[in-house]
Amino acid sequence: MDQNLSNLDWSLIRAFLAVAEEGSLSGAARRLRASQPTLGRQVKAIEDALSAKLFARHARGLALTDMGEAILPAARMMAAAMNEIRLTAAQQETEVTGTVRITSSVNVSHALLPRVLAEARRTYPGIQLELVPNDDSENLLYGESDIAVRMYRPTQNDLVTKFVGDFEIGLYGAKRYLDKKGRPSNIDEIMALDLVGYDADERIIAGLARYGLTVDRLAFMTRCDEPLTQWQLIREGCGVGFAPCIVGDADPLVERIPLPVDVPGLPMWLTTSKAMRHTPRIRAIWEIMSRELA
Amino acid sequence: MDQNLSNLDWSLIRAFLAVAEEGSLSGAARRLRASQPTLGRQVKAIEDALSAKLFARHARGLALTDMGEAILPAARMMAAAMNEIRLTAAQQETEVTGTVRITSSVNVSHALLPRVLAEARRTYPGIQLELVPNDDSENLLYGESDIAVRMYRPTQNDLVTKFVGDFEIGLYGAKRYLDKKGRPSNIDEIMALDLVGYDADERIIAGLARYGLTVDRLAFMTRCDEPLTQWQLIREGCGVGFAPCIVGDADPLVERIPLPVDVPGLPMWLTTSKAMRHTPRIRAIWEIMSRELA
DNA sequence: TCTGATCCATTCATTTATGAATATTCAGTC
DNA sequence: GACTGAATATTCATAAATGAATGGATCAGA
Repeated sequence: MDQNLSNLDWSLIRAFLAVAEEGSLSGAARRLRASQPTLGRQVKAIEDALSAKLFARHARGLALTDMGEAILPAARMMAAAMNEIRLTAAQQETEVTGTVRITSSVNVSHALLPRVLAEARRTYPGIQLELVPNDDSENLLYGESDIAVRMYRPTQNDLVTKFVGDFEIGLYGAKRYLDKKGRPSNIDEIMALDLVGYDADERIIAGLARYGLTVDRLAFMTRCDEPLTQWQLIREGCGVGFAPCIVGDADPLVERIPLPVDVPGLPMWLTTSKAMRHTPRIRAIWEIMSRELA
Repeated sequence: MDQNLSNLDWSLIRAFLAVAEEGSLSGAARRLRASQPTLGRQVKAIEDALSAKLFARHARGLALTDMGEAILPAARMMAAAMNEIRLTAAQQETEVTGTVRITSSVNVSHALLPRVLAEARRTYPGIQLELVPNDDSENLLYGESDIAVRMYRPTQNDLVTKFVGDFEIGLYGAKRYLDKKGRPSNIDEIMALDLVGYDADERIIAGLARYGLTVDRLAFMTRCDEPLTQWQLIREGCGVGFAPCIVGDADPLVERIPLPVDVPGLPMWLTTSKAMRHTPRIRAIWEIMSRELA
């Protein structure tokens, strides 16, 4: 309302940028960990202040107008400067304290990281840890997290990556279920079983396709997007599905189903930004994760 | 407290920059039109988020630490980007509407601008005007105001200036006062009168010094920093003092005291930033001020 | 045409930030 | 050494921003 060109809150530009890049208020809200109404109001505040429409409201989200496109480069420059501030501040740190934010897939977070992070906590009690189990890939460059475990090698320029090992995946079924349905001895018998899974298995499906096993979404008789719940479904006998070997092999309720083709493990790449690489707290956690995940 | 490196409010950087440049919380508060406690809290919030001291608290204000110096360039870059956004937005304007913010000295604001701005309002009813009477020189480049009337020619690079005329100044005294004390006929008699004035007369004093008339602060028997109140003091007979001729000549209570030397008028320079020069609303007000002040 | 999903706008109770007033600190000056 | 002036901290009542819940609109797919 009484927002004026001269005293436009800088943080509104952050909101603008998030909405522009995500393409929706809801998406931007998720990225900034705010709510959708908040982002909506902030966008309106910027538009009032600049007295120009920056977005065209669309049913599927918000699209930039010419005016929005015009200020986008400067907004990006602000984000870059802000990031510069963060990096500068981090580089001046000398103590092994602070918070390290780690992103990784839900499965890795659940199956591998707890042990690793417990070790990290014991070694560096001064470092607070934040674990974000998330199957999408957040952007490390904007400081949204410090270290990521990725199942592919990131190619961006300002990142450093290190291969730490394979994340073994196997096909499992509940003993009770297999007792009833019979243990499959060839590929056709496997395909005849009830499959449990969904989106998160995309990479596995892609891998299988390379060996001539085509599976589409409808092949899954039980579908669940949440990997941990999916695993419970398998354990209780809804059908068979893929899971980390480290989880499956340790569970007395299930057993591994031998596959005719050799499904390779998913490569795990430890990732951080070059600029943060040498800050004490990041380096400390990096070393532990690198050693313990190997 | 729970402020984290990754979700540091961008507007806090604006606060940091203002405090760094002004050298005090109070100064920064004035610049940003906020309060001193607010700035204090915001600075603390940044320091918490970066977990580093950015300022050394001093009795005379806050001085940057090494850490603060380190992030200053990036903060300036953010400010530049923010300014870029403002300029881009302004340049896309096509309508003669919006707000124009004008800065000028208290005397000029009081004596000349009301008539000029009234004319502007009549001509462009869609433009809202904001007048900031202020004897210090605010920075036009950071968008704190759009047009300034300066008593000197600004030399900064990205500004455009135009000489619009002289602001005539004369020495005045209340008739009642002069009846009692007698009308001075030479410089010594003038100096024997009670002088009313203070800081704001600096430029006049400097001008007089060039003619061999040295006056120091203690020569003013009645002192007041507020030019308008100062004028009331003169009108009521506290003594004689300098005032704009346009005010003094129109007031029946006072009369002008002829000076043996010719005190030149103060040159008035209309100033705006190059980038804003061609936006419709600025151009419109500029033209009117340029014509009416001549 | 209908259904499900996704997104934006609005409302209202709650949390958070703000500023006026006041106390406190500190360097410079007589 | 006390005083002055200009600054920073603190307190508390008020104003502003936030988010959960809800309603409404639009598009994709059956």
